[in-house]
Amino acid sequence: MIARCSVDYVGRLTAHLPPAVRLLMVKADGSVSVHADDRAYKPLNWMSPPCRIEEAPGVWRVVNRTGEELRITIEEILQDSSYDLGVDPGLVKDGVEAHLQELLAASPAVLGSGLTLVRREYPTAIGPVDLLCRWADTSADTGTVAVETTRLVEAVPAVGAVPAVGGVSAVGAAGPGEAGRSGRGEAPTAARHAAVEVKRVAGIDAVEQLTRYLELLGRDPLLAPVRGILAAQEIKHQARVLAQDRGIECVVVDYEALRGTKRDELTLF
Amino acid sequence: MIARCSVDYVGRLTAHLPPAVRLLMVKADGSVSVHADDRAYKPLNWMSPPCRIEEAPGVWRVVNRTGEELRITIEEILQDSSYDLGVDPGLVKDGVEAHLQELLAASPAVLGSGLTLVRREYPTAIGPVDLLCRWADTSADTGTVAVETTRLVEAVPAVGAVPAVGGVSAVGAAGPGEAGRSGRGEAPTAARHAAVEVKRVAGIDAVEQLTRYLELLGRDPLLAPVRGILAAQEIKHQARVLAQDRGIECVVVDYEALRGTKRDELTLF
DNA sequence: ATCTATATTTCGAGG
DNA sequence: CCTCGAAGTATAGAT
Repeated sequence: MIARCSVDYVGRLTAHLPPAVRLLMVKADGSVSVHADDRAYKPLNWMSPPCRIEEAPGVWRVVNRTGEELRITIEEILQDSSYDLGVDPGLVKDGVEAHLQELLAASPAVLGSGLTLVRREYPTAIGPVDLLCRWADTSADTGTVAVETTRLVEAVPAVGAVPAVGGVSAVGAAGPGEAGRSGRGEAPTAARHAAVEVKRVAGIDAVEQLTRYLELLGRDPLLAPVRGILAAQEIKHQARVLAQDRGIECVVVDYEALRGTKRDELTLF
Repeated sequence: MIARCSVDYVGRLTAHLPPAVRLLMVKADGSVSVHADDRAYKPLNWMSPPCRIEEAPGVWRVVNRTGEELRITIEEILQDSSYDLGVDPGLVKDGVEAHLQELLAASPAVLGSGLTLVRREYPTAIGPVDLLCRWADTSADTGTVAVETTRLVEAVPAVGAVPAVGGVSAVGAAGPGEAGRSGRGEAPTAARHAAVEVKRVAGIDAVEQLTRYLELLGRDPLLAPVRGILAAQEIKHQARVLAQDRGIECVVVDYEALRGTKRDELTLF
């Protein structure tokens, strides 16, 4: 329906739309959205299902269970039509995080030489880790395909904008920094693991997420030492800084190239 | 337009919609969205502006500057109408985080007795802190209005679902736990501050965010000791647990009541 | 029902 | 232009 209307929303916040001509869309599930003549994605205002429409002459009250209300006052109807679309077969996607995780699970050595998959979605008390890998003590690092790796070679923090944030073991007693370091110099441990967080775009939140997992896994004697690896198609600068500061490795993955590389060249020595 | 169509999107990912009847919305800015008969908010597929439509018989190609493409193959047109809505006067909002921050800045004592505002959006190397406050050493805690406060009275961690995550000073050497404690017992320090994170709904991410600020501010001798206060209209349980474990205070704020309370009763002694 | 993580997030502000 | 954080985020999946 095209109509001149004003809209009031009272719920999680209060919002008001002064009178103007807008498109009103009422769907089969009772949901309502109000659209202006720009922006493809976001409605000006809306009520998500499940909700109920109480239709009075000139006023629509759309309410949901939690007491939120969308009130549409219709001043003038300019167009009105309806059609039953039926159910939609739905969208088929390719290239999201799940797919990236799948590809990396098939070629874990891309993330670091000697890495082998233990399992995807490794369960922990605070949620599943995207990938848990085991690693051999390969001192020499071979080159990688379609991947640019950043490793914490020096122990120097070098936290540009954030001086000394993690300098005093701010990450945690048995945290990833410690775990990462313990792999070198001391007597080799039987278990060596790596927790991998996969993201399309990695922000600071991804580093925090991985840090929480590492705090937990690093204390498990059956797993320790546990390296942290952040693998993403894009890693934000702030995320990279924080990750390096915490001894977490960053790997930028080229999705297209990885998809081309079904087999892992690194294992074909 | 209501039409039987199939849709292909190639861009940040690849997606396909098999043939079905859907609503196609073309807006004045050239943006296009494809809707099914459910969900008020999200289109099945779309192309955001700025973009261009190349219309051929039976096929719409919608492309943008970055090379993303939405291809709509129209098999049958069932309804077609258009209307020029003109520009929309726009939405007026009330009750978002900025508003809450404003109100709390005006009445900081609501967050804890003796608190006074130093400044809003206090700048740090890792971003601005919502509110920075100074606090007097008021041992007696007066009741607050429209607020339910949870304080770390006992030093016991008691981290329900996440055993011992923060138990071994996982928060950081000079972190908030330490800072919070140093205000009691020892010789009083000249500077006493509180970093306040304001959220409408506070999740674990809010606690992490505040923790990062506290790691930084707690090491500043001009500010320390720095308490951490999480102020929100709603605090998720997990966030509350993590906050308490890290010595961060939680304050639930009633927006409506706070808006009514322009003046802060606590300062009227 | 609640919570967590993702999103072609979108959107806006600030550097 | 990019980066970062908020959103009535919405939405899907898991506990």
